[in-house]
Amino acid sequence: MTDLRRDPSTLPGRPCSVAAALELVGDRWALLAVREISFGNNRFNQIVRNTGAPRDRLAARLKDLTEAGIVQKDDGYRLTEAGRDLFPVIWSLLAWGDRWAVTEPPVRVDHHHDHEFHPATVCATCGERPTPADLTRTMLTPGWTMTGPST
Amino acid sequence: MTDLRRDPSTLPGRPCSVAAALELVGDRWALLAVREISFGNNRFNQIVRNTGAPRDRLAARLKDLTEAGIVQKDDGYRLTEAGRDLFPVIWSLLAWGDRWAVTEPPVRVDHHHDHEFHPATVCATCGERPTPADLTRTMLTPGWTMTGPST
DNA sequence: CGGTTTGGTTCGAAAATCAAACCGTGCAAT
DNA sequence: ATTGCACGGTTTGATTTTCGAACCAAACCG
Repeated sequence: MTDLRRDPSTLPGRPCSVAAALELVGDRWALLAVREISFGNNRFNQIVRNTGAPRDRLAARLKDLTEAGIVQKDDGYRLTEAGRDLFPVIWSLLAWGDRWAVTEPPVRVDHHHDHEFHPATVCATCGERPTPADLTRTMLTPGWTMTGPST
Repeated sequence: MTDLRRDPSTLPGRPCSVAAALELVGDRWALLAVREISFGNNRFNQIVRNTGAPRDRLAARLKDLTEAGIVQKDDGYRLTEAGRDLFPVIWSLLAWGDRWAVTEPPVRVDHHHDHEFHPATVCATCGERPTPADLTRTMLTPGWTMTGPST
């Protein structure tokens, strides 16, 4: 497991943790593999079948995810802490997809204790759901502003 | 704007809104384009420069995003409601990336009212932050269980 | 021992991606 | 009227990546 964290200034375009995150998990199959492992499907053939990925692509992706410290392979594939920390990403994609990406009613329901689980993203400090108007953004990278490179 | 929502059963692998969502925004440049437009950078050349995407790829992606109803083009590119609804996805990627994908301290800080904004994903019903152990998942699709296709 | 499952790797064809050059339109100054 | 230039893409041709299918080795099962 090598540390693949990057200096954001080496990324193409704006230095940004979103871009850095997508370098690691922005591939077509990466998050689906994480989803399957989170379901307890930790065998290679299960992940192939349930994601629909080509075998060679999945083998390459699992190797990348392992090197990035998102997945570890002891007997079968398991999520590391970094991998489990992707759940909010997957939950928010699930909620968005339920609303905007599928025609059919949701095909999967999660339960939290005894009620249905639907994710909401809130401000960790005050607990409110932010609207874009409540948020102000500040770039801290020298040479970049919100509109682009200043040089 | 055509409706590109899909019947999840036509997807490769497990029918799932996460996979359906990734078909629309799982491309390498899509979420970065949405990020830039959310910053108010609504001109083609700005988005090219700030994402680092090749011009032809970005043109194709913006066309796809427009057809999917995530972006609209009046004078410049704007987010639709579906596009703004992607903010939780981008926020959770940002938080994950800050922690796991970059070496440097965060290069961007958002402020919510007068305090720093850090996203937290909670159960919309009870407000708690779920741990994976609190969650039980149920597949509703005939022919599929959590471990894979039943046939 | 033969047959099957598991976990990949290899192969060649097809498709996507890239950087760079190109193009047409509109506008502005000369 | 003409030149120059910025904007918003499109085209080009070389390179990479992806795909599905076939293949392979090791482990296990009877």
